[in-house]
Amino acid sequence: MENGNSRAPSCFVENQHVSCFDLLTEDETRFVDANKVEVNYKKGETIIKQGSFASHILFLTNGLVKIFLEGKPKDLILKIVPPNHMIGLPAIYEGNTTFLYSVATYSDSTVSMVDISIFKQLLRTNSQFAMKIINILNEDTALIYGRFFCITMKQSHGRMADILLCLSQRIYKAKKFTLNMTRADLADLTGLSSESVIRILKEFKDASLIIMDGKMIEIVDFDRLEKISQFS
Amino acid sequence: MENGNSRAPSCFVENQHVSCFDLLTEDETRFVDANKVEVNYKKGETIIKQGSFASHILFLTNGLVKIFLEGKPKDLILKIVPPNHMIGLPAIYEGNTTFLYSVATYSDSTVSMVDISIFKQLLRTNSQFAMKIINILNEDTALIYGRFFCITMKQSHGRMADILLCLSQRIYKAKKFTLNMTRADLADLTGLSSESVIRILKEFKDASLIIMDGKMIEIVDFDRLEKISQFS
DNA sequence: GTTATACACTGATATAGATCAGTTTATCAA
DNA sequence: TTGATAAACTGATCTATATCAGTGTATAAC
Repeated sequence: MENGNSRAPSCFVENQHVSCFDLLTEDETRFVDANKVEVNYKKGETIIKQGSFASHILFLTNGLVKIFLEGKPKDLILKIVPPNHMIGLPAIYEGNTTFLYSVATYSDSTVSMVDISIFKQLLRTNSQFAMKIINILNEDTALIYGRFFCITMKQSHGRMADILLCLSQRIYKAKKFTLNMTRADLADLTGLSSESVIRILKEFKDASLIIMDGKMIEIVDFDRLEKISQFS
Repeated sequence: MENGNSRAPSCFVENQHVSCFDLLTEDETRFVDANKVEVNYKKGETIIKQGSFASHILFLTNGLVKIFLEGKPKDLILKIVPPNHMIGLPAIYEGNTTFLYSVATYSDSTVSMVDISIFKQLLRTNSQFAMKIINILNEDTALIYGRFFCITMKQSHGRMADILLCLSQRIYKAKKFTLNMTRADLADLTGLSSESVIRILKEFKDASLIIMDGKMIEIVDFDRLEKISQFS
């Protein structure tokens, strides 16, 4: 049985957000489809700028993006988002008209955009749909809590182990994967300096926790990484 | 006009959560009232234990509580909650049956408890109500994002300034207030050591940013505190 | 009123991880 | 193929803040 206090790693496999649209009626689906646009973004492009007018709710159909709060001198990455997830839902609240965060791509990505007023209308009229959105929001909240804990309470090795497990389990969904980001991106993601990231990755490699060759990483010892994630 | 990038302080005056119950029909209100219990807690008591079975949604009618993730050696305080706010909403998601966080009181408190299955039923049948809950969840998310940013990106003086502004604006809703918590509690809240809290409070006092006598604190220079919160 | 305990406060020291100042190795364009 | 730029990597130093080891001061308990 799972321990309720356990937080290693700070992420878990989420439900696919696509299924929330399954709860719409035929009419509603037609309505959404008629008011939907697909947009392609290149690697490194900004999709949403924090503080800008929140006109649409996005759905990532392809690619990989980061969601972050802008700060000087460094940004805070709230989470990274793989395909089939909604983006921008937290902007839906009364009195607010702007996006809480920025969104940028790690790789070429495609998003589907639905007008926010149409989205709100669906929420008001279809309570099954609203219930599903509450589900998604709360699942996201759990994810952010985990990251908050990870970055504030764990030290460098624990954070590095955590992010490696997240990348393997939630993002690339494979034991062996090729990063489409730099060491500096990993540094942003862990809240460490890129020098520290490089040093710790080397230590993990020397200790046979991972195999690493440039951008290719393979997790060898999940158990020990999880222990490191939990206790340091 | 407000700058979308501004995050000082990490909190803002929220809507009162009580109003979500105004959206219920007479029948629904009777139903909720019939299935509601009031419970009193003493200072320092635990109301919710992280990982325990999430049987109820709570509403804080009186007192002051902290919501936190348990960790060794230290807990992470997600937020502190003044009266007229809902507690436990993020536990509402499919497949989850446990509370994501622990809740404990700073002072004697009273909570009203509604069975979670009754709450979920209201969400499924009353979409106005569901919409309001989405509002509350998203407002909360904005608050947590702000705290996440504060604790990970600001240094000690900025964090201290931030928490003082939060306490004044969101919690005590007064320029001058008497803390019902210790310096160690402030340390938990800022993610600093109690020694650092004490030193920084003294510096703020010496710089005439605040007046302080034991647990009484009066904010004297909001503007400079806000600048410190933003830039250090 | 006296003892005990928790809290507030202070100065000295330790340390995790950042920053700096490079070198080496990729990557990409012409 | 060459030159230019970005990324990866390494060792030395620095610094913000924790930790330690106390002293003083409330508050509560008897």
